[in-house]
Amino acid sequence: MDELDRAIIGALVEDARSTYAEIGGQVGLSAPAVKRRVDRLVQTGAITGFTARVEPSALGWTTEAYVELFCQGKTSPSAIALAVAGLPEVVSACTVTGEADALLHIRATDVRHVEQVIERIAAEPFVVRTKSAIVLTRLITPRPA
Amino acid sequence: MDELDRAIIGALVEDARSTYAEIGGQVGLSAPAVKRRVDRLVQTGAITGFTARVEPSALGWTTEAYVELFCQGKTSPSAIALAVAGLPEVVSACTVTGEADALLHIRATDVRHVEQVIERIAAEPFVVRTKSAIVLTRLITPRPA
DNA sequence: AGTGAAACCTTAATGGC
DNA sequence: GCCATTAAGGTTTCACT
Repeated sequence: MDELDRAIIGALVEDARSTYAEIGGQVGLSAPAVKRRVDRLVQTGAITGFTARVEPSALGWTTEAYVELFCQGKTSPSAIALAVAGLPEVVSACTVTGEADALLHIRATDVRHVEQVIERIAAEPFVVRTKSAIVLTRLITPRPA
Repeated sequence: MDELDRAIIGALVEDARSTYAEIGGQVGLSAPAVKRRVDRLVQTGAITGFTARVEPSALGWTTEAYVELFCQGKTSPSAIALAVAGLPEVVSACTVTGEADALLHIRATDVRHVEQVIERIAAEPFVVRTKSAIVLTRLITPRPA
């Protein structure tokens, strides 16, 4: 993992459909050399895949929210993971330090939809209470890496 | 934007390097038909690009945090955007309802690094105080769409 | 309008240097 | 890591529904 690898990753994050020759031109390598490095980066797990960047509003997901979860003391992270894994609206979830035990990122069609998802999560027996913040305006769009 | 478009987008989110023929096999269309729809989806902005999914830890970004920003009453969203746009550690930022004015998602090399970034943000004149939560374990990895 | 099939052209993938 | 060859996928055009 050297400076060239980071440059190649940067190019792929910018546009995953770039040809190996194009990337090679940017970083100063030939196409086969780039391919070997990309294969190695995928093999070692530095690159976990290639995905399309989608405009959520185009699919009708116009509302997003962040929800803090306050759980019972004995609640395990895996229990929380299990509870939210089935909900497609939960885009991201993690346990955190501080007052809250977990923080969820939710994408939904509208505020009413957000409310429904929160209700379903709050129905979990280990959830003591939730505290949510609806996103007003996005300043920086979430970017990979 | 019909059910076929959504299926194609789903396939591309799964793997942006799928061939048009492979996607066609999944959704029941020929390769050229898939390409035409993909081109249209890119043209209309439903698909904003293709990117590599990167494992942050492979690049040394092992620590992430969420930071709530409490600002002065007269602070505009654009002022916050301007202040954080220059920081590469800020992966995502948005204004939210509730007590806090904005919520930032930060990726850094370690806890000390997170602290430095927060200090820089707190130094902005419009920032009254910050409240941060360090991520302990990630339950659901942020996914596009 | 949108699709399916075929021709053409570009790019990916391999082996050798 | 670079160069050349072979195979595969992308791109365009045309006929059809």
